[in-house]
Amino acid sequence: MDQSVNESGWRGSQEGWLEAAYSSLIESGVDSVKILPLAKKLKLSRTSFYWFFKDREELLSALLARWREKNTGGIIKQSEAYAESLAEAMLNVFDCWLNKDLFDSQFEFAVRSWALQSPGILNEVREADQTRVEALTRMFIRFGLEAGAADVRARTTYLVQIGYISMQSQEEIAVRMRRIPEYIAIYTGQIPQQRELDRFFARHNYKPGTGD
Amino acid sequence: MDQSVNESGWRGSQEGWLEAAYSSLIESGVDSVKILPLAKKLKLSRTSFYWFFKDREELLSALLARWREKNTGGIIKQSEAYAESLAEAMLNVFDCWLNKDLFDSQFEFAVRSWALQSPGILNEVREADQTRVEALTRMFIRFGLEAGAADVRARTTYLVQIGYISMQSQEEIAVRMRRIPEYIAIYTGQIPQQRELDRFFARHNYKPGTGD
DNA sequence: GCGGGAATGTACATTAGTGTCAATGAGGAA
DNA sequence: TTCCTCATTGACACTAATGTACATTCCCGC
Repeated sequence: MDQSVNESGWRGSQEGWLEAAYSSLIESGVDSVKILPLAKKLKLSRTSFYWFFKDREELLSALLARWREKNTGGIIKQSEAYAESLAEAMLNVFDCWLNKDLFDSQFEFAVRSWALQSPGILNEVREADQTRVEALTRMFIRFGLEAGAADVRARTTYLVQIGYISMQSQEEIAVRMRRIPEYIAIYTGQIPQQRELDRFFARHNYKPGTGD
Repeated sequence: MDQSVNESGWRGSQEGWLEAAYSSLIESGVDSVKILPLAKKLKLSRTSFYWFFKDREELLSALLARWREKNTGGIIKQSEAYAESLAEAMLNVFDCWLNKDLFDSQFEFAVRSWALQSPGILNEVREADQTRVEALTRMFIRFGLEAGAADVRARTTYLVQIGYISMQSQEEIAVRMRRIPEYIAIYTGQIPQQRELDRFFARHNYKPGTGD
């Protein structure tokens, strides 16, 4: 439970500072990622930070690298996953929105907010957006959609999720799950088959009707 | 052109500081809304700020009040506007995304980012979201959708826009306009009629084919 | 048991911001 | 002209942050 001591017995480490920076970022935005407060949280002397990082800039770069590596991969992976129908493919993508290992929404929102005050970050975000939308577009094309329609549908799918993130909504899983068939219908124009939904619910440990 | 002198001959005023705070907010986020930098921009002594506002907090409240009053009204107004079909009603709502008088996207994004670091702001944002989605849901119901479907479609419509805002995308008007019929089809399940589109394009001074 | 690098801490200099106060200035009304 | 109010200012005291220099401690391999 005590984050200030890790398995090696060190109180601090590159990872420790980075982890603390990460929590601070997702909880309160970039401007809260400051060395003094982090030091307090870690119960470390502020200056020991400089052993691991040249300066605050370097910490922020590390944070951004973490985001860059983590959040785009999930979408690409899921958009390319095996599926027998477009509805099933879409459900694969939906895994991202429910599984923190595939996509970290809070991290995503924090980085996007950060972009507001830094042109460099804004560029990174735009690049990520493009890469992700392209991956989704390829998915629609794979299932026979014409390029224009695929593009708009890819955008819709992606934008809804980005919008959802920006709403910082905290809906219960049950509510979100109940809406899923409807969303699939809107995005794909197809009604998902029951067995496809069942497979999806199962892998997210959701049992319809139990409210869990 | 010189923002530091207004019609009354004053160099500063409540409005002047608020306006400066607004630009700073939308350009670089709340944390950039600081008295010292604003004073520099206005070419005023920092301390003269305190004649108009008790402190920085009061300035931020004023900023939030401005957002609260401006941005929710447009959506409600447009969602209630006269329309003969769902597609036409949807196009009315789309006016918001193209007309800064009805909805200020940059302001919206800045406030949402602000919410990350302030629970009070987060509450305000959530309330606004709910109000807006409810207005859109009523619109879908007005055109005969069943409550559940209306809710999901209202959310989709709204979320796409919030997502769009969060992408801080700067697509050309022509590109956005070209995608509109497709979006309408996705949201409403209806193909908009040509005369409906023509009316929409006309009121946004868009001439299809000219790229303008 | 000891030498050296990993890790931490103390002290200092600097910067950017906050808010208070008391002293003005400038312009219109009486 | 004089006065009053609106508006502005510089000087002051304070806080939170940054980064640097240097001394110290801890632990591991030899």
